[in-house]
Amino acid sequence: MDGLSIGQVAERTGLSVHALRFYEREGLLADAVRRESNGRRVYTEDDVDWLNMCIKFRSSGMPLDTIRKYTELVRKGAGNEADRLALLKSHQDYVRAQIEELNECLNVITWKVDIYQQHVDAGTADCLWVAPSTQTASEAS
Amino acid sequence: MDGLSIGQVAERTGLSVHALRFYEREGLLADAVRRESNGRRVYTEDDVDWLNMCIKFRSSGMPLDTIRKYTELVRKGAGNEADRLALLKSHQDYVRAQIEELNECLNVITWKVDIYQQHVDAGTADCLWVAPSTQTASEAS
DNA sequence: GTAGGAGCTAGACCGCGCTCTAGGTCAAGT
DNA sequence: ACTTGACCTAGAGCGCGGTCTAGCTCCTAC
Repeated sequence: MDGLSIGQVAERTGLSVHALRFYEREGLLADAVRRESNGRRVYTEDDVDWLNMCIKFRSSGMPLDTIRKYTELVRKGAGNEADRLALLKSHQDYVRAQIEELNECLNVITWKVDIYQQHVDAGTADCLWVAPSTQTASEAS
Repeated sequence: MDGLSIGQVAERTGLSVHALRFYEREGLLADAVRRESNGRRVYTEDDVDWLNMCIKFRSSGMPLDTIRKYTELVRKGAGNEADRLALLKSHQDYVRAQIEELNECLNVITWKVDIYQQHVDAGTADCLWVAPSTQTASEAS
């Protein structure tokens, strides 16, 4: 019962089987994947946990290259925890910066949405405010 | 004094001159850029405002293709404000979703950082918790 | 008059992160 | 026997968002 096929792992993680093989080739797996006698991959639950971690890294913008570096540290075993910590902290900062940036963008977008909403609601959509020269602050089209 | 060269716009927006020409080719500029008699581009402050808006769109993950669609709506002039509003709202949702996702990632990363921090602080970095089989919840390396 | 620097166009190229293809093995079902 | 389907490897291809090159025209300063 223990031991998952690549298809099962794909289903569980949301990664494609292609992506799973690709990640393995790229050295993103902490433990070498076991194989059945016929060469098929056998994944453990730990592999799935690790992949889910990688997915969190990826979807927060960590490049594959950095994930690989982290993976290598882990593979080397105990003794480099400070390095891992540094890498993680640096990514943490990066994610925070991203969130901040996105919030700024969201403010601008929301400001624009509100303006459009007002005009659409008021049925004044066809007024002159669209033309740059008549605007007060900026090209707000 | 009014009228900016491509280099000045690059400096002001942070985009490269290459990127500015590329954006223009891709149809991301609301107004056609004026040219001097010798063919050089002359940008207005409104162009810069528009570009800064595009930059906000881009850095919040809007694809160039969508920016182009928005630009086309604006170029068509008054009458399609509801369409523009829909596009903006949809992007607004997308940005909110991104922020949420990043916050989730940040939680996971922070959890990991804290664990490492504790162990590094305690000087117990070399203990067994690194090995998957000894862990309680997941492969937390 | 000539060297530098900024600009122009058209189009090739690049890095990233997958994704897909070709050509094959293997095991189970009918 | 044969089809189906999941898996394998090696390697090509792709979409996106730029970036860079080649070869040119200007203008300015020396």
